[in-house]
Amino acid sequence: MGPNRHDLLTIGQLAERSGLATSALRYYEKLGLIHSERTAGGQRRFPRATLRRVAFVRAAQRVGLSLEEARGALDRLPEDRAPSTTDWNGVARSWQTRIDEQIADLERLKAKLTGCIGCGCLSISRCALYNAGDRAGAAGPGARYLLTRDPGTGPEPRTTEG
Amino acid sequence: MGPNRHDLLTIGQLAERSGLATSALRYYEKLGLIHSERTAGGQRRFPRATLRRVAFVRAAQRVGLSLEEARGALDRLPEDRAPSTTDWNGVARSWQTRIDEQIADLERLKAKLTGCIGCGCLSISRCALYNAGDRAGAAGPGARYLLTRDPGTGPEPRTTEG
DNA sequence: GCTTGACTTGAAGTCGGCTTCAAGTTGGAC
DNA sequence: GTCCAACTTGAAGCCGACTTCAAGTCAAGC
Repeated sequence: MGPNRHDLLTIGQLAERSGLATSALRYYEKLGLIHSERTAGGQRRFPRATLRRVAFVRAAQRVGLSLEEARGALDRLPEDRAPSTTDWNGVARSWQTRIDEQIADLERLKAKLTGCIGCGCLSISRCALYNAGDRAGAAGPGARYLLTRDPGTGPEPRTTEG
Repeated sequence: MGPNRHDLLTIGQLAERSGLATSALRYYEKLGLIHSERTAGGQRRFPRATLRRVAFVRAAQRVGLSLEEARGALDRLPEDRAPSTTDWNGVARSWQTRIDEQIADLERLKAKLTGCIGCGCLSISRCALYNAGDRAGAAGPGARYLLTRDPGTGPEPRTTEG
């Protein structure tokens, strides 16, 4: 009961079913997010379970993880079968925490904006946008951490102003 | 009552007060987000109001705008005085809409994850993460649109899968 | 057995938002 | 008048997540 021909997808089929470009899938494989067997001629054949892994990665990205972090999370799930409730529980919970933090961050920003409408704001030294906003979200060196991240998370962005 | 020496900041002072690196401020100026006068020797001197503009830009980024979009929004506010409530109202409202959309998107993702815990999920063809997740948020070509954007917003990311 | 579309590779390009570098200039304190 | 930190410039580099390209190979339908 090993995988037979029906369980194997070409990269094109995987692309179509996952909604990703073949180039992206090749990139994912290079990063070790997914794995393939090869035909005699050297073409990739992906086990069906790869679809699950890809979906997982896309979800991880939506939660704000990098592909590198996604790989870490994937390593905690079984490679070839659907994850058990237990497998999944830990991951999903940590993701929910992240989501909650992101939501909280946005709520805070929203509240600040509301305050600013009330006060005819953006007056220096009084506006919440000036004084607190950056502390909460803009500590990083660029948009690559999305500015929606909470402070102190992830590979510490080197603060370069000196 | 033109600006006297006390109203002008060097780029270093602006950097310190805004929390941005001088290189970032130079970059912002190049993009037309902020403007400076020059000394006889060619050094930049920023009007104090620049602090407001910078704060505005940082807030815009947190709302998910690119610097280019931020420039557009800035153009709708007065350059040298604090914006009036009316000035500010329109901008803040559209931002709140954006924030609300982002929050809604996250809530949806969270609900999906919760569902997945219940169903011992990630089983192909039944899991919400597979079937709906990407439609809602992963239509873009990369993380540069944060994957938290709602579909159909912003400079349309060319869909390249042929 | 031929055709043709799907596949292969590595290298280079893209995007946004900066940072870093090198080499030179300014300006304010002493 | 001298010193040196703070400034100037353009070009190049970096990050993550891919895409694009060129030139060649595979596999499956006729």
